[in-house]
Amino acid sequence: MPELPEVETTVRGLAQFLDGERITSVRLNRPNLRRPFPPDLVQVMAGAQVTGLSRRAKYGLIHLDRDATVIFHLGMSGRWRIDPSQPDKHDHMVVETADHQFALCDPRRFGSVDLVDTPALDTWPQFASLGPEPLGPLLTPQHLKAALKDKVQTIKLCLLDQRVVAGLGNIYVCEALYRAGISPLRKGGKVTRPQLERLVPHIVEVLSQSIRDGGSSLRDYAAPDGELGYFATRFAVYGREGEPCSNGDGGIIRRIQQGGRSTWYCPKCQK
DNA sequence: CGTGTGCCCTGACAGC
DNA sequence: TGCTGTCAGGGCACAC
Repeated sequence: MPELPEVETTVRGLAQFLDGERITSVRLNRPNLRRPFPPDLVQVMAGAQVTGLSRRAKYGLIHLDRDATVIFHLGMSGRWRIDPSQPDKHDHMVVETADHQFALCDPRRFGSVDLVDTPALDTWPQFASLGPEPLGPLLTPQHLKAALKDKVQTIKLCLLDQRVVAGLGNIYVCEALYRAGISPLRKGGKVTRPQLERLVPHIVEVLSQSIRDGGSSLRDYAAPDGELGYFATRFAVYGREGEPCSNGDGGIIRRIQQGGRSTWYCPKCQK
């Protein structure tokens, strides 16, 4: 379930074993994921030294010497498997260092791998249009007020739009709106100033908590077959159709469709 | 431009 | 033990 916290957790887990190491080999088991693999990917990666790892929105970045950065996206089902004891038929790219093996496994193949000149990262098209990082200083009520101005789309869909905020996905939009008491059906432009003042810290909090929970499973990475991954958070509304609202207000969690995807919310306390 | 729809792909699970 | 239908963390192309 790769949204921002999962990608952040993945990057931190990879960094433990990959940062500073030299890549000894790269194997591609298929020509493409969502997009074709870059033609020079193997040539650039093999023999390169990893100089650092980072994250932007839901993208993970592996910085190499020679001014190149490998950018991976996990799509819906992607994950990195570290030192797997068995190959998986959906391991599409396998990277090796002297001491470890890293397999990018993605059954649904909605993910991607790109190679970008490090100095040109900011102008990479997929990055150029992204909104602010939700855990950075630029996500403010003022920013949201301006970004949502005159929007007739619902706030749910506005927050999924990576140009408004970068890194939120279906789970955390549902959870943040619930915590902030904002109806997912409200038009973006109609979200009030006090609601936006509440929303920003709730976005920060729910993402931060999830990263913390993910971090607690980092010890698993060292285990054989350790899989980067998916922390066990209990969601307040996501996937809880029909259950009572945990605010104790007597509301029943409802599921609706918005933009072809499910939204869960409490009609009683989200206004 | 903004907005809405459908599709990319495999696997898990429920119901028969 | 199958089948069939539904749904799933995302993003993009395309139609208005």
